[in-house]
Formats: sequence, structure tokens, C-alpha cells
Amino acid sequence: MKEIKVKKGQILQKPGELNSKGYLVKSGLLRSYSIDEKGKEHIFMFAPEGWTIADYAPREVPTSLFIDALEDSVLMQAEKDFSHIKSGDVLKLIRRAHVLQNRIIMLMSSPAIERYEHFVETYPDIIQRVPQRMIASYLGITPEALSYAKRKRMKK
Amino acid sequence: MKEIKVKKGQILQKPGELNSKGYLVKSGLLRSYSIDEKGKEHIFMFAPEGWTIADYAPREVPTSLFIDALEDSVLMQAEKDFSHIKSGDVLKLIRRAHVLQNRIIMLMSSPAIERYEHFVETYPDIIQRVPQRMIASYLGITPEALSYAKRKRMKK
DNA sequence: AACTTTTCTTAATATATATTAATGCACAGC
DNA sequence: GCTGTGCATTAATATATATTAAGAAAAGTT
Repeated sequence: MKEIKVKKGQILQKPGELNSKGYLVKSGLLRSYSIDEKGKEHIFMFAPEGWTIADYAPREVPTSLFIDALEDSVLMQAEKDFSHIKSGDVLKLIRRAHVLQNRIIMLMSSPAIERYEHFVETYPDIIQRVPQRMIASYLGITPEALSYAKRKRMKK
Repeated sequence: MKEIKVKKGQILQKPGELNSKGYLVKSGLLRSYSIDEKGKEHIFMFAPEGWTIADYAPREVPTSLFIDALEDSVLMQAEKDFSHIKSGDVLKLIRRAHVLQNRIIMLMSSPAIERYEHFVETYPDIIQRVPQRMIASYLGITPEALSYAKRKRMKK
């Protein structure tokens, strides 16, 4: 575990890397995202203070995500090391899997505007800190579609 | 760990239960799914022989998924017990998280027809064993939309 | 075999979201 | 203070997917 400081915009991980690390955010804000064949970004997650972020891949599997800093940040960098495992570590992984499970169910069953409202309730602080287009990217839609959906919901 | 036999259609888990179990499929086929406010099913995953299936929730968190049998099946039922953890267990969890991560990225970045083609390549055996409408449910679209998308792709 | 139920497909129409383009605004750098 | 760049919004149009309804094939039941 070593502490590192990164500037806004700095890239910590690119797709294709092996032996990827995990990061605990002490201050600042990170994100992970993929870029598809058409060059479009898709934000996989945000990680503000107190959160961890990583590519959920075994060490020997090449990463598929970028990780970069949306704000100047201070991090703890950790190896993916399973030689001394605590039951607490397993619990954290299960909780993370639970979050991913819920996200999948939401992506399949709720329209974008509901996913947006859920996001606002769940992460009100993140809304303040990142541009709208990144929220749209996290939700899986374009900024234009989010803008339109919000306006439409207003009128009701 | 105890072995249980279930008939096609039998429900192993309903949403709201605590202390949910995990199941290793020795033969047959299980699925997990949610039902939304409008009464629509959304299949979260299929589990054929050799796979495990569970609600990825800590033991004290109520489940959100149904689990039932799509075929007569033989299972090993396991408690979620973290008192003796092996590094292999952690690896399995990470692999599972990796699958979920990829699914989320696909849901956000690829149209349904591409997700379908990816599914066919990845799980060719499952295609044979479940009705189309369940594949559509897994992909997050209606059976009609899947039928239309396939026909349209044909013509090209 | 007859019957019922489920599944798949097609079509017409409606809605959600994407694409493209134009505009105004805010802010960073010079 | 200007200027460029990124961001948000709107609108027009295009595409993907949902909804509803109908009919035919397949599978399960008695």
C-alpha cells in the first residue's frame, strides 16, 4: 500500500494492462470507463472519497477499463493480493457484486429518466461535482437525451 | 452442503428472503430474475451444469431476485459462510464481478442485436434449451423486438 | 386425438433514445 | 479584455425498442 497524488486528468490505468491495481480514494474523485469501437466513452463508475475503484478482473486478465482522475486526488494504491484474505474482504466483494447486480437490473428494467432520479438520490454529491454529460454517460445515454428527458419530466 | 433435487418450475428463492443460499448446479438449468413494478420479468442470469447461482447480497440483506428451475435439476445447496475462506473463493468472486462488469458495459454500449450475437457465441448451448422470450428477457428487450432485430439483420 | 397453453412471428403504431447541427454560456489561458 | 474550448440546451430527423393485437406453429395435458 503506497500513497500517491494525482492531478486532474491523469490516467492511472489503460485497457490491456496486466497486474492492475486497486485504488482507495482518500480525497478527490476518480472514474473508470470504457471506450467503444465508435470512440464513445461509457462511464462504469465514479469513486469519491472513501471509495475504492478497480478493474474487476483477475490479475492475469488484461484490463478493459480506463481509470483517471476527475479532480486532484490522493490515493492508496494496492496490489491485488489474495495471499492473506480476511472475511471482511470477501464481504466487500459481495457488496460490490450486489451493487453491480442492482445496476444491471436497473439498466434492463428502468428508462433512463428513472435511472437518473435514482442516481440523484443515491449520489447527490457526485451530481454537483461532474458535468452532466458524464452523468449521461454513466446512465448509458447521450447528454442530449438526458436533457430532453429532464425537460419532459418537468412539464408533468 | 447438501444435495437437493428440484422439478422444472420449482422456485428456490423469492425476493425479500434473508440468509439466502448459493446453488451449484450438478445437472439441469436454473435462472435468477426480478419482476418490476409493471409485472415484467428480467432474467439476471442462467446457470447450467457446473455453474453456481446466487443473489449477490450479504447474508443480512434481503434478496431481490427469484431463483427457479427451468429444467429438472440436481443441486448442491451452500450457506453463505465466510468463516473459512480460501483464496480460490475470492478468485471466483472476482471472476463473477468481471462478468457483471462486462455485462454492464455491453448494456450501455451495444444495441440489443449485438448483445444477442455475443450471447449466442458465448452460450450456444443455452440458446437451444430456453425459449426465445427468455433470451430477450436476458438481453433487456421484448421478444417482439428481438424477433424484429433478427429479421432485419438477416436481410443485410 | 382433442384441447389448452405457450411460443414465435408479423404488423401497425407509439415512445425512447441517437444523431446532427446550431446556439448561447461559462471559463481558462493568453 | 479577447479568444478558444468545453459544456448545456434545443430542434429536426432517424433509429431502436415498446406496446398492442392478431394469427400460426409448437408443446404440453388430459
